[in-house]
Amino acid sequence: MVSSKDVAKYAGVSQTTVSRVLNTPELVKQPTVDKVMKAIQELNYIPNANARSLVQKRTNTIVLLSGPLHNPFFVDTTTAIVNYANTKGYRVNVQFVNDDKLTEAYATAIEQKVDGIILSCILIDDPIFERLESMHLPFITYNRKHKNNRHFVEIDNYKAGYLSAQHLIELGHRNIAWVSGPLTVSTFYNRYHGFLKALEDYNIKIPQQNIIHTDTSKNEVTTAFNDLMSFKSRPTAICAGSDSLALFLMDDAVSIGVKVPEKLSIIGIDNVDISKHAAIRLTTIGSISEENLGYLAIKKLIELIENKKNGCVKITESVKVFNRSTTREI
Amino acid sequence: MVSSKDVAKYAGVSQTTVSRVLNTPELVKQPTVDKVMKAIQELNYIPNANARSLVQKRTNTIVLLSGPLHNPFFVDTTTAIVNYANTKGYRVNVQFVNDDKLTEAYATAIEQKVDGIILSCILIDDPIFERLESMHLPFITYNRKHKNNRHFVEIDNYKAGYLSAQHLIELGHRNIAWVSGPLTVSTFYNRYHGFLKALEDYNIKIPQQNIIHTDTSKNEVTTAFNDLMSFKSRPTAICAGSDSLALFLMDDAVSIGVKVPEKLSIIGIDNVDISKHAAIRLTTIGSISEENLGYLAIKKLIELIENKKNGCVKITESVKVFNRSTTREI
DNA sequence: GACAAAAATGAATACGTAACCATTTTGCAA
DNA sequence: TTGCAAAATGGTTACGTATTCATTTTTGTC
Repeated sequence: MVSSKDVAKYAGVSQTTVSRVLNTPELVKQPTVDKVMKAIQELNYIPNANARSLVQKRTNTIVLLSGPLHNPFFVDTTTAIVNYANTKGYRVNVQFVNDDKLTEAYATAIEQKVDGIILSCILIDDPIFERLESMHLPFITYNRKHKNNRHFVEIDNYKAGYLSAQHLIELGHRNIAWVSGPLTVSTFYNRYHGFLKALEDYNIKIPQQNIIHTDTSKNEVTTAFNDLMSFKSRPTAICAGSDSLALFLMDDAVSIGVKVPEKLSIIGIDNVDISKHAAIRLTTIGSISEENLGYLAIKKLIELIENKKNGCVKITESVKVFNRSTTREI
Repeated sequence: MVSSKDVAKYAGVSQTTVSRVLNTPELVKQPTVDKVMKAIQELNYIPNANARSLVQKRTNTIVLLSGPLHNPFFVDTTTAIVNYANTKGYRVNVQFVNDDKLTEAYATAIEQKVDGIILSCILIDDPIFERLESMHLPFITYNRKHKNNRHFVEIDNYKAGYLSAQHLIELGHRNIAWVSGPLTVSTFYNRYHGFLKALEDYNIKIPQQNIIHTDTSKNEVTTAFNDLMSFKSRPTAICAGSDSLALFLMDDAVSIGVKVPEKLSIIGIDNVDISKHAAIRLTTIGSISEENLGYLAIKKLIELIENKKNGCVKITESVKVFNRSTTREI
């Protein structure tokens, strides 16, 4: 492997000068720059990023701990994060983590001496949060947040849950169901409580069996859907805790021939890109600005990294209904 | 930052011993191991991966140059690649590249001294191929391949194109269209020629205007679709060059109220996960083994990396029709 | 208890870069 | 020409680890 020393020898200068040519060429006379550049070309020299990171203590690398891509929300955010980071000169080390093997994921992040961490998969109560803070490494959670209420970018989940229920109520639905994910994550927790508040405000009572918290897997959602459809008084509408869940439910509905929205209204939350597609046209709740949460988060993270200030990011985007074709008056 | 030297001092041993405790503990007496581990715990020591990479000349990192995630094919492969690599202890640096800024992407791969490169985005004629080979760095292209016919994992694209046309022909279609991507990539090139061969074998002539090569963007596909639908003798079936294109076309069909498959049959190629979903049920061509191409590729890449042998991977998976619900007898 | 072989440990070094400090060269005014 | 500041360049070191080679300690055998 050809090193800057080899270049130096070949060009007849010191290694220091080679380094300067690459990093601060304005400090080097033009003829010398030319000599060195020629040597670099001819030897096909490429600087070793590891060695540079070792001495500079920055790696131009961030870690992304994302949820799985079969959830379209993470398709959108991963795309936004990776692309933005790359334009800013950062490499992105991507991992798709289940909540359980999260700790493992952090270890590699730290070993690598990455410049920052961006993650969605954090529990409200996650003990990892304090460890992250104590490391003085910039990090941001997107979508979810920790109970400590710091370092996050989210939508107004409470309001989203509220609007979701309100939308259906105002369409005349009374027998509404809630199908969502575990309450151990802030997103579902707040959406659920927003949902409940709307029911309360409109003085609507729904049977307990209409409320189902799944693990967000396709299997459990399908089971939940089939349960709901088996009730004597079937719900006429479902609030899904996320677009991903809503899409699962739409799929289940098609499977057993329940027409959406004719026989069943479904509303999601997140306004993922795919929800706009003509074949889907999912009614959903999303950020008013329509900015991708991943994009907002990575932008802030890179600011934190580059400004070296301990600024504490707390962003909650306002939400509104995106009224498309999967809900209808009863 | 606490280093192995600090641990050594704290534990009263040499830095060498600390290194040994972490890498070859069987060479160290148990009491010493305990002492050192205790020091590691108490000082909260985490080894620096950059320093290790510098001396070992391996980084446990690979670069993935993927196509964009709005193409569901890349959702499947990215998931498979990242997850498999992680279980094998490799970190994955992900980039979503447009064909044009490919060269840039390689540069960072090389700077980082990654252990290998896995990529889909290579043109048949790409000059980068020789440069990659000359670097003696393991790499594999998945999905696409270079004209040099080395280092690839693909499906039998020619056969796929053939089967795609044959399927429609045997359903009685005669006015068949071809909507696909640029012929500069092997995938579309071979699929297209397989398609043509089937028409020839069955002695079917289609008007030139039925053949459209797009840049695979939603916009161009929609334009193509609308063109096709505007012809006096509308095609009764479309062979899409990929599932991604097929899904775009289905979307366009819904938009203007053309029922699939009643009024129009559509068949894709790739058998992406999402094509199985109940709401879609796309008829498509895919690998008989149903193994994810990304998975096959990363498995081979890691073998190459770890065996250090220059084995040249050439895998072409056999294909078959997955007959679902978007094609029908005319 | 002596001795060789094996096991355990340590000292020194290399990896490739950037940064720090020292030295040489240049440019320009006196 | 001299002197002196500024510009240009070079020598040396640190970063944190694994590795190589040397040294010390332990083990087992006669």
